[in-house]
Amino acid sequence: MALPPKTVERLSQYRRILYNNLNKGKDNIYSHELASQLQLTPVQVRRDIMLIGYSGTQRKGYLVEDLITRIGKVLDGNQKLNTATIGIGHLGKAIITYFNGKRTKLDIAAAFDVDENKINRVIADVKCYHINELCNKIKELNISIAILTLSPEHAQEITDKLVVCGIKGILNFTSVPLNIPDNVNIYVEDYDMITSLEKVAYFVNHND
Amino acid sequence: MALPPKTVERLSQYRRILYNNLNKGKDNIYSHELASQLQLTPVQVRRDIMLIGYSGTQRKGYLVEDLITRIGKVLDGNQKLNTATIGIGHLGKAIITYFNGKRTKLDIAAAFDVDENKINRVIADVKCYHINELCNKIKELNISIAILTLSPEHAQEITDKLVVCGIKGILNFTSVPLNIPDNVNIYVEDYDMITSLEKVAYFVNHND
DNA sequence: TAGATTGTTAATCGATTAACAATC
DNA sequence: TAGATTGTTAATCGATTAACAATC
Repeated sequence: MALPPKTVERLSQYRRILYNNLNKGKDNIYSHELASQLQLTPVQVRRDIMLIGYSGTQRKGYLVEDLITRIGKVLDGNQKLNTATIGIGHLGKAIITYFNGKRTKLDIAAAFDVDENKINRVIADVKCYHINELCNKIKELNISIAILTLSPEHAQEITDKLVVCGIKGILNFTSVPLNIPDNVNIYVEDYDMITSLEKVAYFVNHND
Repeated sequence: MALPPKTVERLSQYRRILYNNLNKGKDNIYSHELASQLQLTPVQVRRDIMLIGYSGTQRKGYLVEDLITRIGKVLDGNQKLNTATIGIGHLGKAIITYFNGKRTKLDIAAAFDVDENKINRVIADVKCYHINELCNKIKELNISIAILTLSPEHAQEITDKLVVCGIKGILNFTSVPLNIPDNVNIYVEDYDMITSLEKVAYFVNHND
């Protein structure tokens, strides 16, 4: 039923590139153009687009606007999802500000921190609440995705709370593997900058 | 010759978990313990460790310190690599501060920005230089890896400079696919937060 | 028509997991 | 010895790519 994870990732990238091209006044695009702009193969692009049931034409390739719409239907689904950023350090701020510039159906509806000084501050239109209000606000604002940008020490503790509050997805930047009970169905995506950097270092040392 | 990319990523994670365990006074560890702490399978852990040529014992599993040392030899290589962060917004600061807390052979040796106000400031022991000095400092400080945390509009322009300056690896957070000439051998790792978030949203909408 | 393109299946490649021998 | 573990090959699974028919 669900698309392959890698295809989902690429669809997100196609959409961004398609918007770029749309802004440049391009209204149709070939698979090889999309491919070269993302450093993929044209076949892969066509296959991904096939998987979401969109069709181009042999003469003009894909219609940029239509394809954007189609990808939107697939990625965003019907309901707009609300997200919350937990931990308002540099990384949390980076995500909030970065995010609000971009066009997407996702919305950062709230931010949370323990630091009293940050409470009620507004960063790029997002209001910061005290972590004690986590559950209340998640329910009140209908938040289904949490972005964890807090310090590693509190990652598991907050995750436990999120599970209880009924969160549906977590984007975890804390570099701590999170423990989620088996009986709940939460999608977790982990990202660790140190791992990425160590990977670059390894392949720099092994570039033959 | 080189290890599979996925194995490299996991080795980085094993190392962190191993340090955690070492700090708790654990001096040996079983594959199933490592696996459960990272939510992997014990076989996968054993296979990865096999690939780096380390051996445990059936009685006591792996020696934590020895394994850390072995992973270090593999990931870090012989030479310590220097890195530079380019673009000192929230994300750049996040990386610099986050990074300096962690133990690793990698070193952030310099930061760069265009903003005159940031020049010569020191963030978590890292000095900020003007982007005009990019090439000079890369050579002077023997920097081989660049971390791109600048705005998307300047990503390609700076990349072109980095290529000329002889950079070896790039960790690209700008969400712009970078164009690198074919005749140079630069390892590029891309990461895009929006894509990750959209992926979480997709699988939240498709969690059956 | 010739050339360029899309759509799709089959083949290949890479990564994970199952199975199991060896051993403490 | 019985039980738990490691090390490793073979099988499986998933993702990419090659090949090619269809068509504008």
